[in-house]
Amino acid sequence: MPNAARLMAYPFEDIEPKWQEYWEDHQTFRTPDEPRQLSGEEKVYVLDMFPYPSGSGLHVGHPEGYTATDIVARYKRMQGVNVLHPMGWDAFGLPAEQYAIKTNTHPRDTTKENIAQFKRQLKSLGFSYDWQREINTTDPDYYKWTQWIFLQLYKKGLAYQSEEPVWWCEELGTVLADEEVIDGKSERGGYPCERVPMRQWVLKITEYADRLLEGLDDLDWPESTKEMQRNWIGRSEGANIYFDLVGVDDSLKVYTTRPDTLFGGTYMVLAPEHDLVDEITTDEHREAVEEYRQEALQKSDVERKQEDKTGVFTGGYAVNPATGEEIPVWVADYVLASYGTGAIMAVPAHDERDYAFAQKFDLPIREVVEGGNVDEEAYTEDGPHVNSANDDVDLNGLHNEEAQERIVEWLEEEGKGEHRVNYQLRDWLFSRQRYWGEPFPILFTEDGEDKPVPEDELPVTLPDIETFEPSGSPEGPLSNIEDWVNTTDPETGEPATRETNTMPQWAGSCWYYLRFIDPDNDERLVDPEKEQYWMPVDLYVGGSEHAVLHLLYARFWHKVLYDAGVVSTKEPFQTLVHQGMILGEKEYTTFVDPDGQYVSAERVEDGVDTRTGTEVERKELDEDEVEKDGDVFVLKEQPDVRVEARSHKMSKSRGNVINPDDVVDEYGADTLRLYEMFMGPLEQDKPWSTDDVEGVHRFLNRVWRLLVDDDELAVTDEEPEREQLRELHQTIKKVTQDIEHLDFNTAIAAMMEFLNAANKWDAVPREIAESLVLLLSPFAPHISEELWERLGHDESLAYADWPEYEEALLHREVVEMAVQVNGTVRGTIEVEVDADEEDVLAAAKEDENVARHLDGKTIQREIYVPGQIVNFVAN
RNA sequence: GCGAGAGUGGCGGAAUUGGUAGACGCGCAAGACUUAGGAUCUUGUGGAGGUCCUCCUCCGUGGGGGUUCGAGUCCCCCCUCUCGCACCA
Repeated sequence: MPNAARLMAYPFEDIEPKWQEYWEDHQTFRTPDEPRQLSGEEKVYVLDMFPYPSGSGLHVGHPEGYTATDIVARYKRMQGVNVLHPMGWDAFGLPAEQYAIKTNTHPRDTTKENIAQFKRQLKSLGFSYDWQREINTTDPDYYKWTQWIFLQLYKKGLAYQSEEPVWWCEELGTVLADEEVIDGKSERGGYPCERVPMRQWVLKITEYADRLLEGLDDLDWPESTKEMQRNWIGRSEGANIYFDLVGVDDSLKVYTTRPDTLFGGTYMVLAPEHDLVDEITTDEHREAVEEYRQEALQKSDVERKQEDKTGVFTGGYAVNPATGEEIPVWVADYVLASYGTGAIMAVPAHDERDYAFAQKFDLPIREVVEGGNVDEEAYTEDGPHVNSANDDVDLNGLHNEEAQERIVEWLEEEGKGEHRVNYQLRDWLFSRQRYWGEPFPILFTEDGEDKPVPEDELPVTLPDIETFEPSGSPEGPLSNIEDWVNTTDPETGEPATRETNTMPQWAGSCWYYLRFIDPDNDERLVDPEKEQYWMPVDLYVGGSEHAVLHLLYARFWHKVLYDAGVVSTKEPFQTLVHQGMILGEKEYTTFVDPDGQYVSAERVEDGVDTRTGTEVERKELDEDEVEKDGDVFVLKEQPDVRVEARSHKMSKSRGNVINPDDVVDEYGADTLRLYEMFMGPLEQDKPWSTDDVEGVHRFLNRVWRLLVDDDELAVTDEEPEREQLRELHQTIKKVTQDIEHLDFNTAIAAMMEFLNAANKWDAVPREIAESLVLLLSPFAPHISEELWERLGHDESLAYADWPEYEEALLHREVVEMAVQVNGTVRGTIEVEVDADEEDVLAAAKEDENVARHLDGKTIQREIYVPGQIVNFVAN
């Protein structure tokens, strides 16, 4: 139903399609790509994280980042900079395949539909993408190069096969990567997963660990994201130490970051999965050890992480190389098989975990670093060493760092150990047992040897299939398609079979930013000249959920491509910004117990009244049913009942999802864009507010009415007044600086202030109207183009010159200054901008209220900050 | 527990090198125009107080101290929230 607001609104529903069509017809945002034509000219590459085109369409979170980059792209174009601003689709992925299984629809078809939907929605928002560069990771012309990159990794020995336990998820019919499994359940769907051994493709990202770590230093990225990557890589320095085993002809290798505490090592612990457990275990203990191992293997990670430590003695002993003592060897699941060597030397005096274990099993605790009280707790800080000497080496008195150096030196001399750098980063499990992914360009000959498909045979395309039933085994769906699996080796003509795993979804997004530079090149991944011109990406905007995986994998591939001479920069993304999450509207929630009584919010946890243990029901309240009492909200009617007041993540189940299409229908794309930028700082999470959307919409209406009266242009050709120019140039300065800093909310506020001032003028001079329209255009391009046209221009404003401010016009002749007495403002005075200090101070003293406060006091000090403040210190 | 970030009106949020806290918007209130108004326009709006109410006073940026002529901003201690990581030897 059209309400009154819509009837009064400017005709956005005509204007927006009109200009979207114009931009398309005129190819307004086509980026020239002849490098010779470009070289020497300034460029900027502004990139959004491309979306996965899901069936539910665009979410209001998408346009947030996309509008931010669009503003920058449009602003830079107007400054004469060459702008690359592309968009594409990360279209391989699990949802399309799950949907295929459910409905027997080919993922290609659903993907195509979803892309069409996303594209329509993005176009309706007026983003200035060069759609000629659109790419799609599922397009064989695209994944040909994904396969090509895999071959480079393969040829450099960075891709290998490994038989290792992986997460097999029965429900999804696939294995998952560690990072896709949370607490033994699939991240997507929450289905149970189990560890089974399987042949996998693995990428040696660990070989690049140090470079991935060092590369972070020079990037203009959020510190939190860099820190997360550093933690993920998890570099630590320490030593490998070898312990001889008693009665077994082998030695036990452990990794430790505290080799200096070696003299305090009073026992050893092996992970239950450790290879030497069988050998070390004595017959007497074998049964107990076996039992413990079985239990440990069946425990979930969560159970294994429980505080209470468990373990069992093997009966075996190892020799501490420093003390010569024989120390017992235990098996315990607090030692992880996947980190270090899967075995540790336990130093209970100086490690909290070992301390807890030693306490529980009554193992000796020997202090070797002074500073704490090891009768009470482990001491993990620095301190002088004690009890740490043998005939060859003496650490006593040394502090941690020196002691570490000394002992490692000694161990190396003795051949009992060596300095060692370790990482938490694991190699990247790169294969998936799915249909909807890039096939590997790998063949297996009849004797089982793997060999690459020759580059000129790429791409290896996905076969067409008719049913999407899971194969029911960890082998993927492709293994059932015999025509495809059975092929011939193009080099020898011998029979061969194809690799039936496919690549994970991360593959296509690891390098898409390069393909945008040269999307149609069928000779190479990217033309080197073009690559050199456009790279690196100058501004990359996307969600912080990709802080580690996508951004680390892409950096890894980029470095491999750098080594291969394909790219010219060491890092792909120079500046990175994460847009915040858009939350649902603020909700006021109260809780009601089964008797119908309100339960105050602080007493409720997980839907249960913590006092009585009974379940409570949620009840949504209207804003006017609550009021603020101190720091909290309470029921108006019953002020002792606290109310929960917060915004929640948008979700279907909560029913608080805002659909961008609805907002565009009701208020127009310019309003949606402007509102999302006005909500607050880009990086911050922000709650949606429909009232605020209307406020922004009103602003656009006021802009329209300022310049258009009854469908006629309403500007004057008279020269602007000095004060009008000052207002304008102040706004130009603020908007320009704010765009540079991505402070879009304050840029919009500045334009609103300007409008409030201009609304008081009798008429708006054309010159000023034009500048205002240009300033607004990156934010609200449709209304701006329309006004620009009505101002008499017959070309798009997309390449019009961005307004520049004149410093001289910014200054007022008279400024207002605050006058303080003892630090409290007591009056304001108007002074000439170039007035002398003496005159200002005199005027300040004359102010009636200031004089009153100075009366009877002696001025001790006069502080004068030109243009800002006067402060009299008096007593 | 560790790491990072953040606490400012009824709400979203502004505040250069420390220099008039609360820009801008929402909401709210009063008025104007109107058959009507949930449209539009104007004005007001942090709280408390004042016999000079187009004026003045006091209090106010999570809490407590400190530095300074002056602190939302700098320093120390504490509290709360959000997000990561979480037996990594």
